[in-house]
Amino acid sequence: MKIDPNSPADLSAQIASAIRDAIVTGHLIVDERLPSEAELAEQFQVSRPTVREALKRLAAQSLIRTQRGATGGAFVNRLSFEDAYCQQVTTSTLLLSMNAVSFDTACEARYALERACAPLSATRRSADQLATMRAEIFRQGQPGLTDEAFCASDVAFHRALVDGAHNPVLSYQLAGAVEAMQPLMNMITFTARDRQSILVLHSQIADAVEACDGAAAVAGLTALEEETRKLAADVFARRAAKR
Amino acid sequence: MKIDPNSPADLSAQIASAIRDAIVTGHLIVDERLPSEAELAEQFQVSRPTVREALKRLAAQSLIRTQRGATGGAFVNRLSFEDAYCQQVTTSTLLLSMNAVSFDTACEARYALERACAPLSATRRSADQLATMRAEIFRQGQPGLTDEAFCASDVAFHRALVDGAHNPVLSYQLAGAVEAMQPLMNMITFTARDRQSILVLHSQIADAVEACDGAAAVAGLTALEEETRKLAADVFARRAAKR
DNA sequence: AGACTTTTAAATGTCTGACAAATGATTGTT
DNA sequence: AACAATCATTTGTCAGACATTTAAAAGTCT
Repeated sequence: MKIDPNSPADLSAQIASAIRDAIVTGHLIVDERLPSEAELAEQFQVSRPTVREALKRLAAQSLIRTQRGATGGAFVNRLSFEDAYCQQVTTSTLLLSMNAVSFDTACEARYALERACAPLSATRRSADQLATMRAEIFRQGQPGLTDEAFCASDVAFHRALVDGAHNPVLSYQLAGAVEAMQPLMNMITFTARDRQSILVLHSQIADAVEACDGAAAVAGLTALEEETRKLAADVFARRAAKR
Repeated sequence: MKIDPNSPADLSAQIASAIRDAIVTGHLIVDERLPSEAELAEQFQVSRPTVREALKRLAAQSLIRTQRGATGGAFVNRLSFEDAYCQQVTTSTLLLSMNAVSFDTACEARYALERACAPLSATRRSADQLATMRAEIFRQGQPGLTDEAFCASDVAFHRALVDGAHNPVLSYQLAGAVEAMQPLMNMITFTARDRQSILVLHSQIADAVEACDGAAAVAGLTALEEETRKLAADVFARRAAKR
């Protein structure tokens, strides 16, 4: 592991990069302890603050964790699905909000991906996940629910559907697509009639999943996508007309 | 934006978190300049190195960029699809390698997601993307290709297929699923016969895409998934038998 | 000998103050 | 007016110090 002191790039960035490579390539394995900050400073011929900046960069990506005390130090962190999930959601949300991604584009991606999970979920979902879907459908029918709460319940419903595939990689990937849509969905006001039609489609999907009918679940999702896009188009059209 | 000096969490982590929140919630907008390090230090009542550690954390997530000089400073960065794509690949790769995800699980997720893109790609792909697919198929048929090069070409083929959907959100999401599989695929040795059968399926998919036949493309992917899993199972069985 | 307390050492977390280097703005000169 | 020199601001880096946490080692008492 070497760095180039004459490179235009920051030393801390170079050091972080070198250590990251060592982790990705497997030269540093999970739970292995890195040298202490003082040792790293000497090894790279830089000062301790510079090493620390590099370590903080890695910590921000959950690649390492640090512990204080006598047997402390920086350890290679096992990247958990949970950690990756959170990063994924943050990144996806910012990506959508900062890049003027149209509602349709995001919606299309989300439902395309969800349809990929549906057949698996229909055959594998646990009773618990089905119950969650039913419970969220019930909640969505409650009067007096705020739009935010309705959206949150919607996310929970779809998350249960996705998790039903019992494939952690799929769940992780979908997390971004589904949750990142929430801020966009929150821009929409749902009338009672809108909610009713969404609810019907949700029930249809839940029924399909219960019957282990993947094709029907896919059909339900397709209908839901169409409904969602129509709904959003109406809202945006009304807003545009108001000006 | 306030922090709690008595919290058990690192000050730099708290500061990073506070600024991150400000960005995510839109209090800080793209290209807005943050206060200088000295000003932030005073604002949060901490020293400059502590502020710097916080800023490096944010820089590691591509949330800010820094510039030296008189009019320099830290600026809120527009998270590009390119940046997000790279992060996604790194995260997904580590996730798979560190969590003992089985080949089958990863494979299933990858092909399920790819099938989600196929119908869109069949109707929208540009001539350029179709040409890329054909070119990669040609390359895969060249004799003397190393297994690594074959895998790399495979990734390029599938990436062209995914990009054909012309949905940047989908492309970004799929990046992780497809590229993260490469290290797993590299563990496999492809015989000439294996390559031939993969090549045939790739051609089948390309033909379907050319004919705007989404269903046929999905069928091709399904067959390819089956073939890939069978291939991997054989390799693993042979390795297990050797011991 | 064993259980408890104290000490110690090692490591990260934080601070202070300083200098280097980059860079745009300002000023001065021709 | 064009160009060059200077300056001020800001990030990048360094050295050294102290605070805090933590576990192990040493010591002490029953």
